Amino acid sequence: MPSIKKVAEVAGVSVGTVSHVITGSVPVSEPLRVKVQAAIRKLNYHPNHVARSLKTSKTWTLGIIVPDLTISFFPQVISGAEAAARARDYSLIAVNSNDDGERQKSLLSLLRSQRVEGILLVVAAAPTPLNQISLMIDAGIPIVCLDRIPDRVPVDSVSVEDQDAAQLGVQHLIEMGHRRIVIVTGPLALKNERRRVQGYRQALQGAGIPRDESLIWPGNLRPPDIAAMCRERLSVSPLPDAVFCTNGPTALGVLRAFRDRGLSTPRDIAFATFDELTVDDIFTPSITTIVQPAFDIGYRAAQILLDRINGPSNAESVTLRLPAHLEIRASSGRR
Amino acid sequence: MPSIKKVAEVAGVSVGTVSHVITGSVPVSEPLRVKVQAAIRKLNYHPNHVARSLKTSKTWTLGIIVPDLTISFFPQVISGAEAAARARDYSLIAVNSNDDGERQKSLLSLLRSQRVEGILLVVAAAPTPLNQISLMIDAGIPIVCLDRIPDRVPVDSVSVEDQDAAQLGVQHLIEMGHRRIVIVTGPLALKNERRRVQGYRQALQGAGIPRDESLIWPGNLRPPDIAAMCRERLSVSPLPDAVFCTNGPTALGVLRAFRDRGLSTPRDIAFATFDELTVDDIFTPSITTIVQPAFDIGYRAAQILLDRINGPSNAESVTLRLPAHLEIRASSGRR
DNA sequence: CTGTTAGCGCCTTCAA
DNA sequence: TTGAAGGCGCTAACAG
Repeated sequence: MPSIKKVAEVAGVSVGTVSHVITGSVPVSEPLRVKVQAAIRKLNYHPNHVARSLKTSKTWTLGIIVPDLTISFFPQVISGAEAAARARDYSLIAVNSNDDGERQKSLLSLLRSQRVEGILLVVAAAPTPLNQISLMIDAGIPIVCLDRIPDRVPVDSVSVEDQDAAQLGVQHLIEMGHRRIVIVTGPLALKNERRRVQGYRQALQGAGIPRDESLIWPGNLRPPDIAAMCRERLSVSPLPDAVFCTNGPTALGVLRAFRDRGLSTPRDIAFATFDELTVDDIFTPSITTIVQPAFDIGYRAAQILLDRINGPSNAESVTLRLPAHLEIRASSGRR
Repeated sequence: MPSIKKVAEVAGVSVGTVSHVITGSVPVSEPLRVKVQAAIRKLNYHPNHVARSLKTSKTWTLGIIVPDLTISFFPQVISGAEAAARARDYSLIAVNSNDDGERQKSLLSLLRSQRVEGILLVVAAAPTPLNQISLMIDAGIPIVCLDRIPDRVPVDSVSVEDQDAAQLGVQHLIEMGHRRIVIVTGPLALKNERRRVQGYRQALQGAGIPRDESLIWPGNLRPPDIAAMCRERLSVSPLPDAVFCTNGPTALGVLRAFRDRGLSTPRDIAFATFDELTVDDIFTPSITTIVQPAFDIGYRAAQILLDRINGPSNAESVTLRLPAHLEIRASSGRR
């Protein structure tokens, strides 16, 4: 792999001149520039970003950590983030934490060692030590949290209008004639999960349905655990009329429990959820879904991150909420 | 961001010793090691991979280029590749080409500048100049092609048992009573697309259905273009009994044409395809699908790549084919 | 075992 | 406008 030195040699100029041609930071006379470019082509030279980064301490790279690449929501987020990054000449390195707190920690460390200039983070299911995030930010590596917003950490965040969106979904279930509606959630330590529960409550209240805390089933975002919990709770009658999930992994768990219990939607029980699921799971009837603007969430988050990277570090933390919409399909129907 | 020098200073040792502690390449006495580790923790030191890479010319990084992150097949591939990479302490940087040949070219250049040690490539729809690939390989950056296998380039590749899989799908359609079966494909310049057509032919032949070349509709992998083509061809009667697609983007295009023409599956026309689609598209009836082992494809491809990186460069090129299976759902049913 | 030192490839003053 | 030289942070000899 040729270096700048080789290029200089072939072009018959100094390395400085070659560098000037490449960066364009210093004017170079026409004839020399032509010679240099010829040499570059001839050698098929590609500037070594590693060396450049070391010198300039600019890596032009962002990191994004998501819990799972196979829940269609996250790849879409990544797409959006990548688009925003690219628009500003940044690259994106995407890694997944498998919703494992330890792994998230080591990934943060890895990204830091790679000297990414900022990180987009969807926190792992496990309780994220708050200071994992604060430490990074203090070290000068800005972080923007997406989708799942940790509590009590003053960090930039982008998510959906959680409360409105949940309310929308639950209202729809109510309109379809369901009254005993279970909500299965992620950890209530996450701000946005709590807001979604809030939306659920509001919908019930608006319909004059009395509150029943036993219908709120908090989970840990791990499909197998969720499935186990639901299998158990769904084995005692009477069944609820409907189940509403606040996120994709949870929905996956619930649907598995339905399958294991031989329940079909909407015949035996109605169903609606946040987030599209991949089709390669078990359900045949199409699923009523709250669709988040996943691409935009990624896009906007990356923009905020880039602004912070290239702006003052003392700016107020930004909280952005985007609207979601309801996609009505079969699973939520009347029985 | 503290450097190794700072750590040495705080620990009261030389930079060499710190380096030895970190890399473990040279034994260090207990007391010094403890002091160094304390200093590392105290400073929250993270080794600068950029500098390390410059020195060692090992980046421990792989690149993967896919045409689209929102077709669920690709994120799964990426997941697999990431898992295999991580198992060998490699990171993966994932970028998408939007199926744009130019962009693919610049991404290859980018990855090369980033000094990734190898590249997993799903070639873009546009005709990939063969030498784009050969040039990289000649420059010592191994490439493994996934899913779409370009013609006449001796390159490692991992894909599915294309012919068998296609045959399986078409046989199923035949068993469901369909005889005039259209196959919509990607560019036939891709080896595996041709093999899929081959499987289609074989299935027809096995059923004694006469060959009709006008039922083979090659496309360019771009959903909008495919949709336009199908809208046109599906407006002349008689309609075919069924449509079979050789890949996800194509299927998306075909389904849009169905929608635009008011055709529903399987009532008006039966349908089956390679690749799961995301649910956020237009179809309500579930879709019969040839499911590729996407995760495994990524995983195995990364393994092959890593073997090549760390092995002799003159080895024979590897061609790996994994079996796919048929997931029968509603869209392929009898009318 | 521990310390010293020479670069890895590049950019960026600074002089000429 | 061009060239020379220092140094980014680290590792890997090598010398002590």
